[in-house]
Amino acid sequence: MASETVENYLKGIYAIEKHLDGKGVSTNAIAEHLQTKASSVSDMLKKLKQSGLVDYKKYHGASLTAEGRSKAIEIIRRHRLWEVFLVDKLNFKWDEVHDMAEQLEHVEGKALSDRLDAFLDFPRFDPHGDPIPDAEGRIRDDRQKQALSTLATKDRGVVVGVLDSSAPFLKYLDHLKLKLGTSLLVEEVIDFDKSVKIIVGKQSHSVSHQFAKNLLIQKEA
Amino acid sequence: MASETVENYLKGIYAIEKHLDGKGVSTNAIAEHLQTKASSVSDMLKKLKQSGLVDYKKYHGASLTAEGRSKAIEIIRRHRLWEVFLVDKLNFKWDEVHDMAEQLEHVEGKALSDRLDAFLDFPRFDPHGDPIPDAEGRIRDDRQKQALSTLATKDRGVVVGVLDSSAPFLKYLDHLKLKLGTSLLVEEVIDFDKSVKIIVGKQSHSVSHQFAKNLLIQKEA
DNA sequence: ATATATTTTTAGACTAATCTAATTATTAGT
DNA sequence: ACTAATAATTAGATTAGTCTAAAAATATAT
Repeated sequence: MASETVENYLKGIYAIEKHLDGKGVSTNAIAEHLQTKASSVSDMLKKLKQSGLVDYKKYHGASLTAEGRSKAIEIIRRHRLWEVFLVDKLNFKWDEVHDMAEQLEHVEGKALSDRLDAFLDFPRFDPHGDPIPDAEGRIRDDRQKQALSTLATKDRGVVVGVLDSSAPFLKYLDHLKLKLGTSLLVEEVIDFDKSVKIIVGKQSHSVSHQFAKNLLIQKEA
Repeated sequence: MASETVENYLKGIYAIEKHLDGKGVSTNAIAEHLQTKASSVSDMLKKLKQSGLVDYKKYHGASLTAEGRSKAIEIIRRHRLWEVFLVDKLNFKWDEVHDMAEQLEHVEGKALSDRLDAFLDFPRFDPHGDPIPDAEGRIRDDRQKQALSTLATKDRGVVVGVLDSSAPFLKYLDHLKLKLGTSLLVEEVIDFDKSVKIIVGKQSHSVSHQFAKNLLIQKEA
């Protein structure tokens, strides 16, 4: 009976943990991620510890327990499956699905996500290129992905994901005719501001370093 | 921004209103329907009136305003569409979908229900035979349905709906090989206890009056 | 190592929705 | 019309989650 709020905390802590290695997630980081106040987070961490979902020592941050992590992964699984459904079956665009998936992910029922998974033919990635955990919570993602900003002049690669899935960024990608699977060539990396000239199809575009940091590429040999 | 709770109140009041004609729905009736206490209902009715969703005079019951009714119908639309999805696409059985639909119905987004509707090919009835309101909230159900309990000996008809969609009742129907569209013949109505002998396919069954009151039939000429 | 800055926690209040118990209105029976 | 029964409302408490402001702990800088 995890409440929606609890689920959002678990998901948030999981997301922050991924970027850190090992150590506890700070109260402030959680507060910022969830757009709430540190005091609320402190309160909630006490409860989550009580429920055995996080390890938590006052003033020393929190980390998910095995149970907490498993719940977080199930929510991420649901979120990404629903996104696939919304895009592939209901024909929404990839910049339109986040808010709906954010609600759908809280609908309970293990059978529901498993059957949805089967109905969608066990997709491995969601519309933004993020890997979808399988029914046992395993996340298998063996792609060698790296930010466009880490490529060098003349490197060639394929778009495999984004680090920013906000609507503005995704719409800009659409504008540049960039989607998952699109090939591109790095024509030039400008030393001055680290902006990148890329060639997509027959078009050449100059994109900012900020942009390049958020686009994930699988480099071609 | 109607909360889930508010949506459930509107749906509940709508359901009760249908059985009554015209007059206000009583506090107690709502409390019973929503499995809550009359005092909670009193509180909530004040708020719903405040929001313009119900007309309400203390001690004299409540009724939906046009806006409240429209919201209620949208929720019923979502509920029934999701039920179709769960049964037709995810292969759940008709006795398994209620709780999931109960959660899914609260997911917001007019585009969501409309696209789901299209994806399902604009179904007119849900898996229990209840009509699905269209995108404009119109409920078109021109079937001449009546409870099995109102049929007479030798009457013939087709199952078109249920008044009780609880899992036990639906499972019993499965057991009797009765589903939407199944033809049956009333072999005999027992005067003593109003139980009904029906013939389904080659099988003859005796069902209680209680049962017969909950099965909706379209009589054949 | 100590003062300062930062982070985190606590204390106390607020909101939405609920409950129980007590009170007040309405309805029904004679 | 008056009393008894029923139904509905209010009063006051409770819970989950949040907030602000104040206090306490930890981290940083010289």
